[in-house]
Amino acid sequence: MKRDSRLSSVLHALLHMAEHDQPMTSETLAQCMTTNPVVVRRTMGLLREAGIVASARGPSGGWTITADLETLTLRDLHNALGEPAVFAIGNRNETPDCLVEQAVNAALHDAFAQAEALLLDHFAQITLATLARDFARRHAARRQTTPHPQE
Amino acid sequence: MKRDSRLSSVLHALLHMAEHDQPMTSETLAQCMTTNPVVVRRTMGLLREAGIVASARGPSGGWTITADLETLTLRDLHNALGEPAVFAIGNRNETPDCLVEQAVNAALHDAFAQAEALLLDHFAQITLATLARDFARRHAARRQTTPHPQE
DNA sequence: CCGAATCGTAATAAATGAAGTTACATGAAA
DNA sequence: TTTCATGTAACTTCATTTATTACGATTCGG
Repeated sequence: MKRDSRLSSVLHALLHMAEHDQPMTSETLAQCMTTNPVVVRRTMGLLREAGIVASARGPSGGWTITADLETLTLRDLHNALGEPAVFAIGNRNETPDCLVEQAVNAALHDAFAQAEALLLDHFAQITLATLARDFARRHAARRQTTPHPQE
Repeated sequence: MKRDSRLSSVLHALLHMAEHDQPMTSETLAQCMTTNPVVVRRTMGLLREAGIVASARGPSGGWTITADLETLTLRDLHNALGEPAVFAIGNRNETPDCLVEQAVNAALHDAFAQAEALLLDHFAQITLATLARDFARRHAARRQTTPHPQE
């Protein structure tokens, strides 16, 4: 099953952007994430529509964060990406005539709905600021264990 | 995102089998589920390895349930199918060098792990017998609302 | 105004993975 | 021994995501 990694991707991009004062170009972000600039534009474009980032063209252009990291949550990003399907498991036929299949679908639907609600609630409680601090903590820990890294 | 519908499929098959006294052939099950007999064999073969069903070759052969429906749960079936990935959303890179990405992955991992645990716990509480009764209830309800269906 | 930098986006290709199909071997029953 | 049915390998089809190519539109510096 191929997984949608856009949420992971935009998080990665946003945290890098948060550390930069200047706008970052699609090209730079694409290198960070070992992907293609066009893919970056496409995905970041969705965040722009949601008012989370802004883009500027021309020299010294690129992407900047406009949202407040203290209030921006993973849930916001998930929504901005169009609330993609959370589960890789689903019903064979969503609107079956067969009563047996209807009973099966109903049971699975409940289970999936509960799990999705939990996941999205969890997402709503994680802000980008929290993640940025988590990264800072990891960064400090690494500097401690490897005193002279080549950065 | 293409969803794995094997759990839904085998549930459908098992409930039909539960209503039959005789073994059901892959051909018959395939017709029930509008799929191919080989797909049925492939999927049911996993359940056989888990001791949930048995198969017999030759005339009057086919598939029979060997497990106790009162104790067989959706979780058992999920396990028998090889515990396929539950989520359609994942990390871009599971073992990144980048500390930013590590922080992102860690946060997402927690959220997904909790939701998956909830889902699987839910699955563990739904037995096939429960589903069979649910089907019976729907069947009775339909007979009531449509007094003379052509079945 | 020119030219380089950069985003915007359409169109297309490649990659992935589930499901479906074909073909044939194996085994059981009458 | 014939027929029915599973077992399984190999291959094709189909849908979707991601990557790529190509080019147009915009912005800045000189």
